[in-house]
Amino acid sequence: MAESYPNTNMPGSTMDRYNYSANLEFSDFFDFTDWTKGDLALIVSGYPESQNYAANDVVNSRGSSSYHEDPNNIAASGDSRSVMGEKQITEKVAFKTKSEIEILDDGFKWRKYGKKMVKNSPNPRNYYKCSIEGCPVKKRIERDKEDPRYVVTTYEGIHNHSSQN
DNA sequence: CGCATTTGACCTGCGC
DNA sequence: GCGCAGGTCAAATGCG
Ligand SMILES: [Zn+2]
Repeated sequence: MAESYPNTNMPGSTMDRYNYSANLEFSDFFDFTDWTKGDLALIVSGYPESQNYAANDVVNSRGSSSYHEDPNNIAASGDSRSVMGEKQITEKVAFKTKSEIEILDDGFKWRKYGKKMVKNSPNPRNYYKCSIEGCPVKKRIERDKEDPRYVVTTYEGIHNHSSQN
C-alpha cells in the first residue's frame, strides 16, 4: 500500500471526476509496450484482488465487478427465458491519461466497432473491441469534456489470451 | 485478398 | 406509451 490511492475511501464522491489528477506527465509514450504486456495485463487480470497497483502513469483506476443480472427470469408463458444464475462479471477499468491523441496503442489489437456522440459533451465516444477471437474485451475511449487534453480509456473484460500481437 | 475503419440504423433500458 | 441515451451490429469502402 505504498501507492497513495484512496480506493474506497473517497472523501467526497464529488471529486470522483478528476481532482487528484494534476501531476500527470506523459512526456513520452512511456514504455507502453512494457506496462501493457506486463503491468496492464496483470492489473486487469488480478484487479479484484489487488487494487493497489501503481498509478504513476494512470490517473484514475476504477474496478467494478458489474454483474448484469436478469431480474426477470419469469418464464411468463412459453417464453423460456435464459436460466440465468450465472452473474456476468465484467471487469471494468477506467484510465484517464493525458494525451492529445486517442490512438494510444496499448499493445493489443483493437477493432473499432462504433462511434457515438456523448450528450453533454462535444466529443465523440469510440468503441473498440479486441480483434482476437475469444476475447470479450471491449475498450471505450472518450475525450474529457472540460479537459480535451485528457483521454479516458475504459477497458471492459479480461483477455483470455496472453499474447496480443 | 484480408481486414480495419466508417457511418447509419437498430435495439434495449429507463424515465417521465 | 413515447422519448432519450447508450450501446451494438452490419454493409460498404479504403488500404496494406
Ligand atoms: Zn484480447
